[in-house]
Amino acid sequence: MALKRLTRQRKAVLEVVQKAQHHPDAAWIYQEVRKLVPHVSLGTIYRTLEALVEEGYLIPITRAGEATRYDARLHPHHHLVCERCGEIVDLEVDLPDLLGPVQAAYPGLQVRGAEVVYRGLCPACRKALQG
Amino acid sequence: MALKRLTRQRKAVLEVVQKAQHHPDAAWIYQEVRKLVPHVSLGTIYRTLEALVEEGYLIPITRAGEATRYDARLHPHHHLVCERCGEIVDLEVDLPDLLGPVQAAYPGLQVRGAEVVYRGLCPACRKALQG
DNA sequence: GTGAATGCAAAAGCTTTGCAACCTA
DNA sequence: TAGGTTGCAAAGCTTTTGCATTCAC
Repeated sequence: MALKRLTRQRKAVLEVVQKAQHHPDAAWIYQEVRKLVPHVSLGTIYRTLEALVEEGYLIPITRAGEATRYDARLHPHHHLVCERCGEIVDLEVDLPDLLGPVQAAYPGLQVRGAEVVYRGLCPACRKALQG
Repeated sequence: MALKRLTRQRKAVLEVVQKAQHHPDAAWIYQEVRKLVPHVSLGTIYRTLEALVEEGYLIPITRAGEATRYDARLHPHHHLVCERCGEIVDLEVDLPDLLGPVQAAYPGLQVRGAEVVYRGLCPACRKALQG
């Protein structure tokens, strides 16, 4: 579904996700959007999120057994998933070229982008474990 | 849940996933395991997969709106998700150090590993689109 | 024998969808 | 006005869970 009309609901969804200080899921976004558009439905939230992802405004982040979370990316960046608490930390770091080696090794496929998912411990959990 | 006893069901699940030529989801694994252990339940499949992931035998691969797929890794490798058909292609490629730059830029967190998820086109879809 | 693991079925999410009413361009 | 969009509710799927029974060690 493309995004052909800019309705109150859609403005609100994008605004809410962009202002979020974390990576919210649909349920959280729904609660927040309801403060702006009281009668919005969860179905609309999902439909809007799908459209926003399709248009490139949001990146979906999925983890097994958890609801999809959304990231309103401003700059390209990577993520660290904390193995202890599940927190997702944004990492803005310059990495060496990831696409070149793959293009060279697999001429048959076309690579358009790459995201790195790091596993590790977020600052809080690292401290907690070091005691 | 740890894996304390090696039952017929668990042997079968591991065997099925390791022999799979693709990255199967729980439903497919269930069908296959039933050929070996006819009365196995889907609950057992999920519980076993969870244990096998926890033990490091399998890697879960998740995508928004799709069932989790499992990868019986033999060597560390990365994945390409085809933007057209959703196929997941294994990529065994040597990449430059990914952990170093992050450790340097974010001393507060601990990085234990990284997986790269590439977006692009699998060979079949690339051909299809090129005509 | 003992406690982990299973089967079954019910339940619990998360997400999608059908349809009439509504609203944006 | 046209058709994209919404709200509502129901349905669809994947995954989890409770409990009595079974089985591996």
